[in-house]
Amino acid sequence: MEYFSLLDTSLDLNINPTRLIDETQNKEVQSNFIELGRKQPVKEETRALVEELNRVNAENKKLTEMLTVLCENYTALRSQLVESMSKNPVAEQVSRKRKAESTATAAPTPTPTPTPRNIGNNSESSSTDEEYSCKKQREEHGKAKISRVYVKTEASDTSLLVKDGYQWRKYGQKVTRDNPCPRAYFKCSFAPTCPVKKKVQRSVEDQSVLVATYEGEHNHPNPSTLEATPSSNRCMTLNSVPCTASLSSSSGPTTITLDLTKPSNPTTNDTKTATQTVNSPAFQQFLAEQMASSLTKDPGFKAALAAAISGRIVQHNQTEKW
DNA sequence: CGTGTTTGACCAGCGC
DNA sequence: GCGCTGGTCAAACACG
Repeated sequence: MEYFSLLDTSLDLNINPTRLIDETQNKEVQSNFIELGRKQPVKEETRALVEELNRVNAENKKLTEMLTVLCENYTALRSQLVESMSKNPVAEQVSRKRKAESTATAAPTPTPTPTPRNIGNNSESSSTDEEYSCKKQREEHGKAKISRVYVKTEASDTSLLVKDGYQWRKYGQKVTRDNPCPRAYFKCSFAPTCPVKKKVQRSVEDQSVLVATYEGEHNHPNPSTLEATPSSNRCMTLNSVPCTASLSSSSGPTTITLDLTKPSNPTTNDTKTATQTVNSPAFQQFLAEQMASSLTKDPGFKAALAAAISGRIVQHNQTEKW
């Protein structure tokens, strides 16, 4: 299930204006919709339209509220992450000789510390990835972009699948020393020349958290974007539940933390900023794109459209006969 | 039959 | 040089 599927962006085409009034009446109208449609008083129709308008307004309001909460959580988590990084910039580099040496040789900490709010005490669990990132960073510094995504999933979900919109081919799996959970290795299979690789491993302390490490940059657009798929390529749509996200890319690999299970937090103070973000033209455009793509993929929308068109044709023919 | 996944084997880097 | 570890390969297998 996907986040936007919960929002029901499908158009209510209002094929039959009386459908909200009474289910019994609705059935009757459907069986004789042409005749009743002509006899129905204008007042009744207006009332139905007003009700419909109110319903859409309420839905719109609800959507706006959800988006506001989402942006609030994003802002809060980001500030939390920045604060955490400024307090403890090298907290993760303590446990291993190899890691210490790699730190000494070159790069600063390639990955920011994940926020405890999102993934619990996960610093140790990511140490294996940390090692790898340090080494890779040393080898491929300035060549390959490394980013990491923390995805909170259901604990019962045993798959190592992180839906990010790209097509991945699994080419290996390995049990690492520090983590009993196997690490899966993926290559981008959308483009044969795409150099991007992905590693996915469960957090050792919180196995409901998947740690996905991306290496390199795609040399092709996101296939889900090309296909106008609204769900899988946006962080806010992952796993179809409202989520919080924090993003940081300063002085190292990009780290994105997603909490797909945390309920929304209406007590955050930064409502103004969030509302401004929601009201921004870019966000409105993004929302419109999401809705448009959702509509085009919605079989219900297509069916309703077909019914509306055929109904019009029938009605038109009947009118001509009369 | 084509495509993707699984999994044991192999290789390279690193520490001792 | 040896052993450990992470990363990759490729044959076998599963699936539609």
